[in-house]
Amino acid sequence: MCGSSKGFTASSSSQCATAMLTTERSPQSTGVAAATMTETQDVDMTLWSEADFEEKCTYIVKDQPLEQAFENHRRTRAERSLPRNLALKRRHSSTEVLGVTSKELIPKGTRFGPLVGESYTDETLLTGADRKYFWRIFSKGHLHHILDGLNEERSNWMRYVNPACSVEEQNLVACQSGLNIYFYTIKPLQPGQQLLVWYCPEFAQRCNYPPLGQLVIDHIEQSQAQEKKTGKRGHSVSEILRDEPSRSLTTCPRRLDSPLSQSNLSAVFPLCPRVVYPIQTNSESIHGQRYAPLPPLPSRSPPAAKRPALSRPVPSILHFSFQHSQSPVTAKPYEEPSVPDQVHSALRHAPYYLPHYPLGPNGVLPHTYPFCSDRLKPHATLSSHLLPFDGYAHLLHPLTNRHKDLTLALSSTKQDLVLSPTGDHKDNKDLTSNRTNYLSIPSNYLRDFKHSALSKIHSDLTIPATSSASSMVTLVRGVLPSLAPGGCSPPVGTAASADCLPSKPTSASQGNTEVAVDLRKTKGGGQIIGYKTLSYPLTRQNGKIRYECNVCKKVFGQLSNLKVHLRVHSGERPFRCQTCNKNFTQLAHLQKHYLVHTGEKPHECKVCHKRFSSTSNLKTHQRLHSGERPYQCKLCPARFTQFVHLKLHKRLHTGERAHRCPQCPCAYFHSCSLQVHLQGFCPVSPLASRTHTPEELHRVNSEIQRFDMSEAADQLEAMAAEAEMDNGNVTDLIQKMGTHTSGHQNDTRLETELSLCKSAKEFSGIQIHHGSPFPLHATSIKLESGCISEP
DNA sequence: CTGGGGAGGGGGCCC
DNA sequence: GGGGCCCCCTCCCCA
Repeated sequence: MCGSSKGFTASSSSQCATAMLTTERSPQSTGVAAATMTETQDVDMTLWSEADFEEKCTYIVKDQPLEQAFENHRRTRAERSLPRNLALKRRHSSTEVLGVTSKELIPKGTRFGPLVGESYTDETLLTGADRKYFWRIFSKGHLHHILDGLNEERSNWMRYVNPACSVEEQNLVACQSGLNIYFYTIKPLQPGQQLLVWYCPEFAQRCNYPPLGQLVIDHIEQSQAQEKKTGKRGHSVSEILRDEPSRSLTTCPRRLDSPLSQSNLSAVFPLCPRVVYPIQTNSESIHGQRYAPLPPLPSRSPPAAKRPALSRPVPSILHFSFQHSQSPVTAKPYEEPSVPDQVHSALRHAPYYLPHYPLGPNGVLPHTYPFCSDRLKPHATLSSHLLPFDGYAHLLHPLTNRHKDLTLALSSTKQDLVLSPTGDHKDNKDLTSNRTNYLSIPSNYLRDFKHSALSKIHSDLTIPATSSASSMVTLVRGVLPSLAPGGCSPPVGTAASADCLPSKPTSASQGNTEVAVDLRKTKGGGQIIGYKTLSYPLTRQNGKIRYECNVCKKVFGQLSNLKVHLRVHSGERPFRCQTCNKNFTQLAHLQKHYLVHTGEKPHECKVCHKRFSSTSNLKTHQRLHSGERPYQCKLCPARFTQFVHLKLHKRLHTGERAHRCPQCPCAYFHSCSLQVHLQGFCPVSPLASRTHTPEELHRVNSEIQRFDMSEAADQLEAMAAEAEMDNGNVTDLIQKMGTHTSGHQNDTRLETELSLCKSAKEFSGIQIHHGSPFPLHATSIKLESGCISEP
């Protein structure tokens, strides 16, 4: 009954009978099947399809019935489910499970399972879900659901089985049958032998995982050869990604007898595939069913109701995702290579691709994944659980899509992250001096990436130990300078982390402001750059280009400043936070904004050690310690640490507005304000009522009121007195300033602009738009009491 | 109303 | 020239 192959015969081992105590014949176990089974003892099952296993393997080992394991109630459900012919290998003097071994000889072709776990769909997958024990179940070529073995009370013993990292040691294959996952023995299991599993080729292909075998070994050897060649130990991404607790595993081979904790060990298996990607982009089922590439889990944030906030602080994991600009960013069109060409030849034999890394047209960035015992001893364990599942699924897209995306998960270790072409740090000793972790990128890979975004990787990009999310933004942006914002979204599982990095705004992306940008080649074949990319010509002054805004006439010292400024008028906000979808005009603003999500507060008060997200806020805070109150009320001795407080305070002095309108209740602190009011904006005035609607008058007077309460009004009055300006000039000045407020969200621009007028001389130089009406724009000015009524 | 902190926006400086 | 970093200013919220 037990077959007659070498190593396992019905008569040779009494253990066989013991094994069969828990072994049944499958329903298909007919005489023919039994004959097949006998035959299978001599065949190579590594290339069997799932249907082959299902059809030809006749011995089924079921889990221990849980109700019969009541005496083991102290053990977890997963432990109690262990079949009697298997044993759990535990850490010495510990209950931690390190793996599963066979207690007796188990024949080739024996089926274990099905795998038990909690089932998730992309709808029910929680944001903070631990993805260590995820298994994918496919149906009709699409991801059907996730089977999660994390919870030991909701899973079975199969969660403890370790992954095989070579053909030689693999003795189990994982197959999907129906919506279940089974493990089949492909070799006879000797007593005491550890169960080591890998996906069957079909399953692996479906998941876009590499078929285990020589590819793995090749890559390991390749990595080691590279290390020897460079004389420098490359650090795997795992070292970068690993979290603190697992750091001690750097030199721990993942052997059963190694002192691995259960958590780490168990984390190994299901995570392996997360960083291993096959070359194949298309999968063909043995059932003749063509499996489409794994559809991504929803990259968009699920509704808030479905995304409970993480109970843990998020900064420990920063997750970035990139996408190329939706529009070409340079005159050189991006040529998407055909799929077969996307993978560099070296990579065809290197099954490990850096997850979520910049994937250039030539393929993907390889890295070493040290899940395989001591072959990768120099490398640390990969804390792949840091890799959000969604990002992982995302990587299972066809290569044609992969190169467009980059996701990088980082642990917030205190160590530096260095992207470095292996072995070449000569020029960056300062950067590399304290590094402990490198993301090793073989130079031969980089060489072939020279036309890709990766080619712009600096020889070293270092993130300081205390780097913030923004620093990461900077770093990765340095890696992918051509990436553009938009599209990507926070992966499920990273919650409110810094998710997506915007790319720099490009000429093309600045369509609003630079509609006339001409990306055609110039005569010399070069791309039009610099000020010529502006949609309007710039003038010269004293031979130098005058970087003047064609909207507000503001002049800048540098073109880049002007370009940034133009976004103020155009409304372009190219930097988008993918966590909350807020858009920003400048990358720095987005970087600062990221701190909101990460909770990071890099700036500390040296006095009280209170921390702040921005230097500005810290500075304001420090006034509390220094006693500095720079904002003084001119009408009373009150002083304030913040300007806004002074502004609010000024309202208290409403009764002291000496400049009152003779026709209406409006009163002002400053005569110039009253003058403006009387220039056709007094609502009682017949002229004003003829030329403006009541709403317009209200809006204008509100603005005058606001201006009157500003320091700018003080300055204006002082300067007006100095320049002996007449009323008309004041009005025009206000008009001018008011025009500038057009399109702004707040009216404080009026004050700001006025405050820029440092002298009466500047005043006189301002262009007056005589023809322009008073700003009756629909700004979002928060209306205060338009006029101050008489007390 | 005051006071403190959080966050966003504009712009200058410098690499 | 482009872009990153930083500063300053401002508003909003809340105790």
